[in-house]
Amino acid sequence: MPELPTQYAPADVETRSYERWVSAGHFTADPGSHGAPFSVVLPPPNVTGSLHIGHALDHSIQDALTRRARMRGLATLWLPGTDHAGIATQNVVERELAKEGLSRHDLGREAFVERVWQWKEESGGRILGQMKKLGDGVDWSRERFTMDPGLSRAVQTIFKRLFDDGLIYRAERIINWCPRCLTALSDIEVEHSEDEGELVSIRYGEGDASIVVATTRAETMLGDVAVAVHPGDERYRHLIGTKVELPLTGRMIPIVGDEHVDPAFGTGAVKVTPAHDPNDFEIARRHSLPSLTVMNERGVITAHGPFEGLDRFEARPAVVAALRADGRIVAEKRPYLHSVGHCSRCKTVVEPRLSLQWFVDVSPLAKAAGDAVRDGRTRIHPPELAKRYFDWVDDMHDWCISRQLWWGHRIPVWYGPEGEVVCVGPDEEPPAGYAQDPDVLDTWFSSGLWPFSTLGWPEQTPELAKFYPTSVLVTGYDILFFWVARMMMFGLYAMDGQPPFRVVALHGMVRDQYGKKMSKSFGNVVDPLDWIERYGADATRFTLLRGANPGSDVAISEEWAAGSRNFCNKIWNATRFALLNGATVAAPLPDADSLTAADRWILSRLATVTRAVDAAYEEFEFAKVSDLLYHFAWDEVCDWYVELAKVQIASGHDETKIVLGHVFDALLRLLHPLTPFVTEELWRALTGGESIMVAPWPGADTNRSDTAAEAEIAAVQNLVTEVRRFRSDQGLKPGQRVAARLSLAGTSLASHETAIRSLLRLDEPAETFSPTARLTVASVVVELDTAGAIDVAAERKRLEKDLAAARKEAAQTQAKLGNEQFMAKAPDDVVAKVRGRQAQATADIGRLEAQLSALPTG
RNA sequence: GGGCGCUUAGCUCAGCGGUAGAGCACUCGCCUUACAAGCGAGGGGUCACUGGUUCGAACCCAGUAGCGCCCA
Repeated sequence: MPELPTQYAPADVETRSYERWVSAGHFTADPGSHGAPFSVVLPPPNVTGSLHIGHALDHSIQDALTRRARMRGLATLWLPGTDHAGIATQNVVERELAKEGLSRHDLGREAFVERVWQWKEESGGRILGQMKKLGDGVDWSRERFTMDPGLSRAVQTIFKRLFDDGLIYRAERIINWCPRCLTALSDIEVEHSEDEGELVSIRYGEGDASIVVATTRAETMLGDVAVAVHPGDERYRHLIGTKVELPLTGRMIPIVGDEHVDPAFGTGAVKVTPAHDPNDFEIARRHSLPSLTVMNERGVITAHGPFEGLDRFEARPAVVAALRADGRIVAEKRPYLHSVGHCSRCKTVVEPRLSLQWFVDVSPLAKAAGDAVRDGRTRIHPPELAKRYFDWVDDMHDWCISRQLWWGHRIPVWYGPEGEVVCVGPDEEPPAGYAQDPDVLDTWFSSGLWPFSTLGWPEQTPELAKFYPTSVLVTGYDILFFWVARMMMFGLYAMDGQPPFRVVALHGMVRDQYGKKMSKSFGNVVDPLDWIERYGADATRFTLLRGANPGSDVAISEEWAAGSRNFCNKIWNATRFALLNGATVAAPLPDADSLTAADRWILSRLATVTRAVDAAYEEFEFAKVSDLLYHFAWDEVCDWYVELAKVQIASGHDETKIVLGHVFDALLRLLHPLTPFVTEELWRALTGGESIMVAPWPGADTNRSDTAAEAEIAAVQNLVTEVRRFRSDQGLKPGQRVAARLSLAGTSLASHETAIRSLLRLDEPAETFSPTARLTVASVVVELDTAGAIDVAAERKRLEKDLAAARKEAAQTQAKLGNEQFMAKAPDDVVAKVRGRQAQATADIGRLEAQLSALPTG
């Protein structure tokens, strides 16, 4: 047996264990296994990314679930991988090129894509290595990347299928455009924030025929083609059908009546800029108005005139100034707080832009995605969050999937010389002379296939047959509609109505110790790798899991990480104690009748805790799992059982060594999914086994439930705690031995005298024993020779405090028992309980009063 | 503007009809032979507010206030 140091040193253990697990193939799934399947796909991190604390939480949960599933004998798969992150990755490589003074256009498409692949091979997926430090038990043999050949084939297959079903179409629409990334974005890639801008009211036309409109984007007036008012608006009804002059341009534009204009908002009149605003685009469509594009893809004004060539943000004040000079400005509000969309990748202000793009008609797909949750084929956990999901899928806009990028899956559509459009499937050849669409697909299009493309779809692989639908998807509630809804749509569509997961288990965001969001600018970001280095991977994981209640945010701090490290160290030393004291796991557990009450008590508690842990896992209550095991391990096993076991072992009760071994074996296995490294190291030392990973998950042995033993040990704990309190109040040093006489005969505590004396450092009374203090706990009288004067004041204070509490309790219970309504309506067990409390309080009052009056006066 | 959630000890959170809990922080005493990353003892809360239901409310209902998140 190796000597264990007195402190747990995580760094020594972690790398060694992880490598052993991988080389032993413990993480490798076997689709041929007879066990019931348990499968999880890792939400693929961005290939450019590195491990942040949110990943650490997400992964800790998945690792806990899959480690436990393996121990339970299930055929377990946890599949890792990364996504190609179109915009982000292209940006990274473009920045590299910029350092060389090059743009992607200098290289050309083919060379650029080659360069991105090169970057990916050399620098991408750093996070995968970092996951190993956290202990993620993923099946590395099945690692996937969204641009792998197989996954690309899946993309092309589903595109073709959707296209043929008429669910993919190309249309000219207003889309979100990033003038920096030079690509379309989907709605969910736009982040809205309340920003300071301006609201300018502009008078169009002259005299009675004039009308005032307000805008936050004055420069877009150059592209106005109409003014719209509500048809029922008395103020403007007479103007509908007339024309006004658009300032600065001299163009005459019509005033139209449109039901969608809100007469109560602003002046009740809105300018209509169809090429640069989605609502205006709709108005224009209803009134057959033309679209006038006045800005290019970089946000530069292209309208002929003095503003041509100005950036949109330069053009805005210039246009306002010109309007002011022309006497057109009626009102200006500045700053004006309003919602502004930003590119989620580069934070540039998004510009609505009219362009020809590819879309998915989501209506049938989104309905199916909603129905799968409504009818319970997929369960969202916690259920409160299902409403958010429904709100999203039941009102989803068509999804813009084309991106004007080079890095990604190129749209498999080819155009013929006469404008023919052909969608090309995986094994098909485009007709000669046709040219492929230059755009690529949204990254979410391929990550939406993740739960089945990674298992080999569209091929009918053993993996797909065994592991789809996956058991649970673990992710943050923030991407419930981003990504979960997309996987649901595609999974149901591709897999004949089988949803991609049985359960979606949502967790929250990781926050700092004050519940504040972590942000670089605020400086409160925790780097999980830093914690792993300083506190260990287990402590990092345990800190996160201990705060993880379903769907709610997790607050963490340095102190808590230290606390978790301390817990790991506690387990370490407790197991060391067991080892040093001959704990054995080889022998069968003795029958109850050859065990002490302490042995039977801890086995009873183990059964209860094991069952509670299982129940908590079913509800993804990781905080509860962690808390249960923390308190069982520390407060019961370490603080009491180990102390009692010392006495029993010293007295030659060898069965205790078996119980000790049994309890630690089970405890380590229960803890393993949460803290894999320290438990592996200890379990190997304790049992000599190969790996705790392949040890069975402990069953709750309810045959060992023993309420009598629990009551007996509770009485011991009560007595010991009371006497310790007395000792503490009297200023007796913990180590100081005191002679005492205990009246245990005839009580259930009689057999525990040795243990009680040991825990309390009480010596047997000598011939000359002369007690200086006397206290009673329940029915036990303890007389002590404190070898000095008793601190009467301290003792009186103590007793008076207890007496006050007992009197209060007596009064409260008496009030209840004297209440006829209560006696008539409260259930019997509640009444009995109150009676019990009443009796206890009355007895305590008598005892305490007696002790008080026995105190020497003065 | 619409929707959802939260408000319990100094901080972060459990508890969700029958004696207010945990971790950390705090106070006091201890190197007691597994562990000072520790041991023992202790202090600390009109459970946001106002009404209602109930024998009984932190918990259920209604309203108020404050905070947060999502969507528009």
